[in-house]
Amino acid sequence: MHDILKSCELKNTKTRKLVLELLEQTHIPVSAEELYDRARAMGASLSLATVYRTLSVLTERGAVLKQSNRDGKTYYQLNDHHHKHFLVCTVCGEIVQVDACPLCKLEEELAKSTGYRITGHSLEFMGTCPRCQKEGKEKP
Amino acid sequence: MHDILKSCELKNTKTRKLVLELLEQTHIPVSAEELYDRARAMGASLSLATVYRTLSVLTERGAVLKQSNRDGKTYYQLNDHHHKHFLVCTVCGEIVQVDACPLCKLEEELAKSTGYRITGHSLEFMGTCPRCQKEGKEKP
DNA sequence: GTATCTGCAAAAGATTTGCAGCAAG
DNA sequence: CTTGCTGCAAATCTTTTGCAGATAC
Repeated sequence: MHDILKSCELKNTKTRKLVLELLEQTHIPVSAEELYDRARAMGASLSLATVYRTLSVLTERGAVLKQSNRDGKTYYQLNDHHHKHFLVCTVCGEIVQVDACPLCKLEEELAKSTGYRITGHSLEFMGTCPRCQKEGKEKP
Repeated sequence: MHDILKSCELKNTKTRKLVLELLEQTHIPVSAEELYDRARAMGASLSLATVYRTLSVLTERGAVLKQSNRDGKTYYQLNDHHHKHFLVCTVCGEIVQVDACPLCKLEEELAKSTGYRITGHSLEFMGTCPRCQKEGKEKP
């Protein structure tokens, strides 16, 4: 995580190291506020604004990916190569992990055809979970 | 679009028909405010709150997909089977369309393994467009 | 006629920003 | 030292909500 900051040309501060550490520990995308709360719970002293600023610059530099298709919040995850995708119930919000990412090949092709340097992607499936289907909250 | 409302068990009002019409016309995802502005430009009388409410219920019922990985806004598109995905420059915001969606097969598998009824997915690629690469605004 | 829908204005959230002080290289 | 980073509080911006009147069926 030291190296991530270096490769992003960012100064190596306590807050940033902590944010990166927390991002490494988590296995699903987290919101800025969740990161802030966890950092606080560990006794760290930092402000929510800084968490946002840190996530923002890391996203710009490609070290972090963001997603916000669920509720109103934005969720962040490290842009490593073990990233995961999710299937979200649009009724109750339950989340299931998807263990496949068929996109790496497509990314290469895209890079060739568009000239973009592709830094990541965001993929999320929407649906209705079995329980919500039973409870008939959805309109098929 | 008449039929969409019917199949969603929604009343067939002017505003909803207009929102669906505008969604059908556009070829890229649009924000609630863009829809509102376009409707207003056409002389329609409606409120932004209603646009949000309409999009919200259509999303719940699976007729519309939403995405919000770009700026702070949420973008909506019809959940038809000709849907498109996009490649977004994280520096300047330029958008390119991706003419492939390798996900339909994966969706079927997911539905089987999770029991979810899958209503859609949201996929977006992030990268740096050729111009921004040249201008060196990115930190590789 | 009744349940649903809409407009308006106000509220609620999430995220951003200005500025003054602090810290890393 | 100098540039970049942070905290705080205020501002901004998008989205949601309560309520009273209007509309679809």
